[in-house]
Order: sequence, then C-alpha cells, then structure tokens
Amino acid sequence: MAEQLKQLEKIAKALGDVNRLKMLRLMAQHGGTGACSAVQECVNLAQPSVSHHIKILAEAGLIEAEKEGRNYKYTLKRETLRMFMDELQLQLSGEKG
Amino acid sequence: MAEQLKQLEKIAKALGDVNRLKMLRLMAQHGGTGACSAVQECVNLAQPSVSHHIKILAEAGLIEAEKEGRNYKYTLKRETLRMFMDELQLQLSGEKG
DNA sequence: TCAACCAATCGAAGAATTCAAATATATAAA
DNA sequence: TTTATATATTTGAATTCTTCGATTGGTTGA
Repeated sequence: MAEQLKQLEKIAKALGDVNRLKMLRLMAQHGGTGACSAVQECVNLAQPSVSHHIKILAEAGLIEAEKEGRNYKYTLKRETLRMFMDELQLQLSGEKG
Repeated sequence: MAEQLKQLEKIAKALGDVNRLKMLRLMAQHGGTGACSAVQECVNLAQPSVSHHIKILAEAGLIEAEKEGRNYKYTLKRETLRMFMDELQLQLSGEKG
C-alpha cells in the first residue's frame, strides 16, 4: 500500500527537473524516440550529465533504452506516464486505500 | 514557453516526496482539508519538518493554508493537480509547443 | 587489428534538499 | 497581562542531487 506512494515518488522525482522534462518532450515530439546526441543538443549539458539523466528516467520507467547499431534510441513510455497520472488521481481523489 | 516546464518542475518536485504525498492523501481522504496536527500524526515527523513540507506544497500551489482561529486548515487544490496533469499530457503528447 | 565514434561509468566539486533542535510569533484563555 | 497552545521560522548538520572532466566499454568501418 505504501508501495504505490513510493512508485509515485520515484516518477515525480524523475519529472522534477527541467532538463529531464525537456528530454522527455524532445522524445515526445519525435514520435516517442530520440538519440542521445539529439538529447544532448536540446538540453545543452555535457554528455555524462545527459547519460545520468537518462538513467534516472529509465529507472523510473519513463523511457526505455534500445541499442540500434552503434547508437542508442530512447523511447518514451507513455504507459508509465498514464499509470502515474491514474495513480495520482486515485490517491488524491479521496478514496480510501 | 519554458515557463510551463518550470511550473511542471516545481509541482513535480513537490510531489516527489513520500511524506508530502502522504500529507496530500490525508487531506484528500478528509474531504480535501486537514489540520497541521493531523498531518503531523500521519507522517510521523517533527512539527518544524511538517511546516516546511507544507510550505513547499503551498508554494507549488497544491494546497492552500487558511487560518481558523488558533489553528490552520489546509485545503487540497485539485485544480492545480488537474492543471499539472493536463500540462504534462500536453507537453508529452507529441504536439509541438 | 586499429582508429573513430557513441554512450556509460568513475570520481569529485558545488548546489540543493532534508530534518530536527531551538526560537519566534500569534491566538485564546485565565 | 500572563500563560498555554498551535504553527512558523531560523539555523546547522547530514544527505542527496547535479554537473563535469577523465576514462572505459562496445561497435563500426578501414
């Protein structure tokens, strides 16, 4: 029961950073996917920082990393986002549980 | 245009803490409102910590503090929550912004 | 195999967050 | 006015987050 809150916390934390939001938005605008280099351009951070943020987003389940030859492709997981919003709605709607 | 992201960041940050989520949930389960003492019991933190968290929630626009005699009453602002979710949906739906 | 490229990991510095003890403020009651 | 109660604010220490330079690990093509 506290697990749901933990999950919400993790995703909310991942969303609580402008750079990560920019990354997600970039992916959203490109049909749900983006490469690391494109992400790096959009946030104007050093490559290790981008990699770090990507890891946080992936651990929260908001994106998925997939190798495509030499490059990586990151895919926005809209299901996670929807789950997040549904759970938030549920927890804060006044229902017990 | 980056303002929306800043706003999203602020609210997401406020939501990114289990104790604050518990506080919000408590309020939601009590018809949208709660007193400081009730909140304190529910999260098991010292009073100054509770006060601090409440400030963060208030600054994010997620709750509103109202004085009722000697006590305070905190009201969950569901509009903010709805706005947050709508904006998140908009930003991450793939529409150019 | 070697050089080139992309992304992850390591290590460290600086910034932000978290929490609690002590203190302050405000209201109500005596 | 004095006392008691409820909440806010300040302060400081510990922790966590963000960022970056340097390095490492794979993958591709020569």
